Amino acid sequence: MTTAAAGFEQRQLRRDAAENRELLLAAAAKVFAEQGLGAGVEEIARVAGVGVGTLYRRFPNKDALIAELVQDVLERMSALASAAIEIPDGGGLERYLEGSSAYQMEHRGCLPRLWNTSTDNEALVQVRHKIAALLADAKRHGTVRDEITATDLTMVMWSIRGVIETTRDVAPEAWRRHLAILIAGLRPSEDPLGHKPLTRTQVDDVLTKSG
Amino acid sequence: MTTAAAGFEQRQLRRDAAENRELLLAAAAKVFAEQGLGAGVEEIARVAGVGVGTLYRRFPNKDALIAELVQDVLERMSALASAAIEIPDGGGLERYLEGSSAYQMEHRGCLPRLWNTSTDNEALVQVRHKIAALLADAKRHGTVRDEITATDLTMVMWSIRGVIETTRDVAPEAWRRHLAILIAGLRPSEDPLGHKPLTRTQVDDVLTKSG
DNA sequence: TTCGATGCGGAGCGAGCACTCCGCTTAGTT
DNA sequence: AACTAAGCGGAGTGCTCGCTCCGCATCGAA
Repeated sequence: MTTAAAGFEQRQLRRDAAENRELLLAAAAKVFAEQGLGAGVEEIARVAGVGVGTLYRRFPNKDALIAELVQDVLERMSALASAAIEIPDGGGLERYLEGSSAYQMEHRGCLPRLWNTSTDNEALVQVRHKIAALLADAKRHGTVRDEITATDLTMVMWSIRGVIETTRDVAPEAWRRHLAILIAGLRPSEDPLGHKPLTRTQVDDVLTKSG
Repeated sequence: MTTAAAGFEQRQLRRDAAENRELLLAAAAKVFAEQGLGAGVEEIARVAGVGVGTLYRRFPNKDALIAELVQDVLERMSALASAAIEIPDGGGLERYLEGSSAYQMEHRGCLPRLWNTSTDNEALVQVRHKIAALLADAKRHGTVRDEITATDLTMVMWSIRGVIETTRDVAPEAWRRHLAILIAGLRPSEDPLGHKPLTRTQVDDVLTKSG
């Protein structure tokens, strides 16, 4: 773990303590996926079968526990992007967007705030490179117009998040149609978008401010 | 007032009390617009220049105060839609989407939950009729593809909300580019969306469950 | 002017949250 | 087996927030 929480547990843990730590991480992933990041620490400890005291002996606070889970999500996204790159004819980007949306659907509200990592995070840089490659590939095949930038894709994910979080309980598949509309909007077209894209810096500001 | 809070204040109020009631509504609109619906009741009372006790003598609870503001928002949207209908060549729908997005940008997080009204609200029905007319007009002029439904437009608004709430502090104009992408996605195209639209009932369920 | 109904402020209550503290338990070394 | 550093549970703390209560102030009809 090279995340913010690193260094908090430098020394060797006793076997039972190390086991509880893993139980807590697994419980947190499960509870957050089901209830969102608003879930209480008490619930996480209960699911892990330990007391809250144990949770706070292993993690300095709730945010650190969340931060530790970021790495998993980023690696999942990275794998998703890698798989998408294999797809021929510029269809990889769509596959990636669909895959990450589906993941977000299953993991209630986690993705959003979980991106809230230091910008120099290694896995995050990897994901960004892969997405840039997917975008370039899509442009090369003419499935996405030239003026679309990587920051536009970030905005697309924010937008899908809005739909997913709103409709998840009532219409769990609704986001698919919305994604189809978005993808159609990315396609080559004679009339330009007419507004400047976000800069990379602006995206980073959003991510570091609140995810 | 035909909202949920109606009937709470049936008898005639003393002059000072009626005045404070208006002050509270104005203060709530201001504070919610600036800080979102999470703003505390104490803050609203402070801005209105009264105590929290006064707030709770005029409104049964915070939600009722919010509900009372819905009417204003709906009427604003209704006016927006009416003005948009005047626009020629099927451009009215785009104008409406832009206008309601701009309104949402200025009124932090209010629109979303404020829609959470009883489905038979008169003003809401009006707005829906007008949006249906705008959509039909756009289709007639070929600026929007036939398979788009009114529920798709609701989903578009949810999606824009996601972008607005995420980017408002860092890039207040970002939503415009996203809207441009969405509008491009609504345009006629040879390949269909490939997923069913939401039903009206599903939209209502979402609105009544949490907005 | 009088006077009761109405309205007022803001301290205080309870619920829910993240987080801490401490007396008891246990791992694992000697 | 004995011993101690490490770990443990969960009651308790402090904070925020929506909401209530009550002694005092004010309106406005008579």
